[in-house]
Amino acid sequence: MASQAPAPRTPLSRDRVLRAAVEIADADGLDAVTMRRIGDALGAEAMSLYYHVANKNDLLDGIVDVLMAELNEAVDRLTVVTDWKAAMRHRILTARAVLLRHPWAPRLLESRTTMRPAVVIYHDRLVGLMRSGGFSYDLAHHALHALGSRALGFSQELFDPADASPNPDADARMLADLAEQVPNLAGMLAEVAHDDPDSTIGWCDDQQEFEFALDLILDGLARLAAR
Amino acid sequence: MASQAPAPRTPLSRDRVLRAAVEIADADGLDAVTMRRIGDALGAEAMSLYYHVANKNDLLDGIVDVLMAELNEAVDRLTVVTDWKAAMRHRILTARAVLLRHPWAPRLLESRTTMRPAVVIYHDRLVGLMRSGGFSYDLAHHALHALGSRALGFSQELFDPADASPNPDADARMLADLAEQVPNLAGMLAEVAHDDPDSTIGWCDDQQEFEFALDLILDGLARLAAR
DNA sequence: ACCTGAACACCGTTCAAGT
DNA sequence: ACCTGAACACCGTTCAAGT
Repeated sequence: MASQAPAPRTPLSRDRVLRAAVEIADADGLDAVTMRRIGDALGAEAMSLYYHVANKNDLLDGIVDVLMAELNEAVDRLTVVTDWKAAMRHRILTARAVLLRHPWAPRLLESRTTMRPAVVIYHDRLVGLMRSGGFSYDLAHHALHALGSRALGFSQELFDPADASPNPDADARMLADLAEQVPNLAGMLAEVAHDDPDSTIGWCDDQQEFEFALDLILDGLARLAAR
Repeated sequence: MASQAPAPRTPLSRDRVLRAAVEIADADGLDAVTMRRIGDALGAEAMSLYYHVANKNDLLDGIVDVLMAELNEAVDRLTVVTDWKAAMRHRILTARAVLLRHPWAPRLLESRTTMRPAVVIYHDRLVGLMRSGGFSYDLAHHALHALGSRALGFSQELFDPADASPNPDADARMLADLAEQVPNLAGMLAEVAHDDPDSTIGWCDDQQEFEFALDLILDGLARLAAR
């Protein structure tokens, strides 16, 4: 029990700032990442961060860099597969696994409009796989757009009637009230809820849906590439 | 030149508040939509808004409602087509045309997790079209997930090397610096930039890319539905 | 070179008070 | 019933000042 003061002996650095920010995001979400909170976590004042980070925007870009470093490291560890389609699938599902550890990542990636080198590099490898599969540059270009955020392993669900809601009860009630106005959805939900007992998260298994959509797109691309 | 004071004779209402908010978003983007700014636009104090709107969250939900009303009105005006695929395509591209008038809409729709009735209704009609095309409820469900935000007419481009960037020069420079690290992308960009002279926005015509991806998915679904 | 304290402009939001 | 003024907690950010 020596008098171990919590003095921040170790000096600040851009790296320490970014890692603290990621930890806060993992723990309490993206909105909890404020300059003052990061300062607290590092035993420093919020204003001190500005010596290592230009501003909040630069901080967020830095968080993307940390995230993408982890992601690129994971996908680069994958063993090489000769089949381009299997390789892309594996790569993208691995990226998804990384993102699932950082639930804030999709929102952050979507909000950033600046191109970070690590994001560019990730996509370069995908293009490389497609080229090895005989894709023209033009088709590979179309493919990147068609995949969109799915290339990185996530898809924003605008209409995920069950999972995405913070208040499923209210949603279910609203849907019941709307039932006669939305006969098709009402019918669909009744049956899908019934027919999908092995789904892990209610009647909407995200992982399953993600893979369905991914395979739909990859199969479509394969058909085009074969022409 | 009578003394026409700018007195806000017309009382406030939820509807007036929401319409003012949409106008501000159209003019200056979503971040410009603050309680104080809306108050200004209506000749009232920011605090007065709280009588017609529960809080900022409720305000944003209301903006979604206004937007979706405009969108649903546009798609409901469409003439009926018997072919489910053509009908869905037409509907979705019409929705996209509405969203293009409100560039802030994708960001807002993505950020909302609560289900708004108008969004539910929009998707119900899509399910109806698929059912008319012989889709099982299960396939229609998969289809909604596969379309994701594309069902509403937009796709978030995480990696849109040209258009999405507020600073294309910086991006191009970064890409040049990265060139040897990203040989596949460098090659792709060189060729795509060359091969696509009729593209309206640089070498990445969003509309073209959107339609490519949409057709890829719809064709894939048609193939599955035919089995 | 690195960090801090005080201060500023801007948020959303409350609450008691006005008409 | 509808609107306002003053105030609060919280942002990002500046700048002169400390070591």
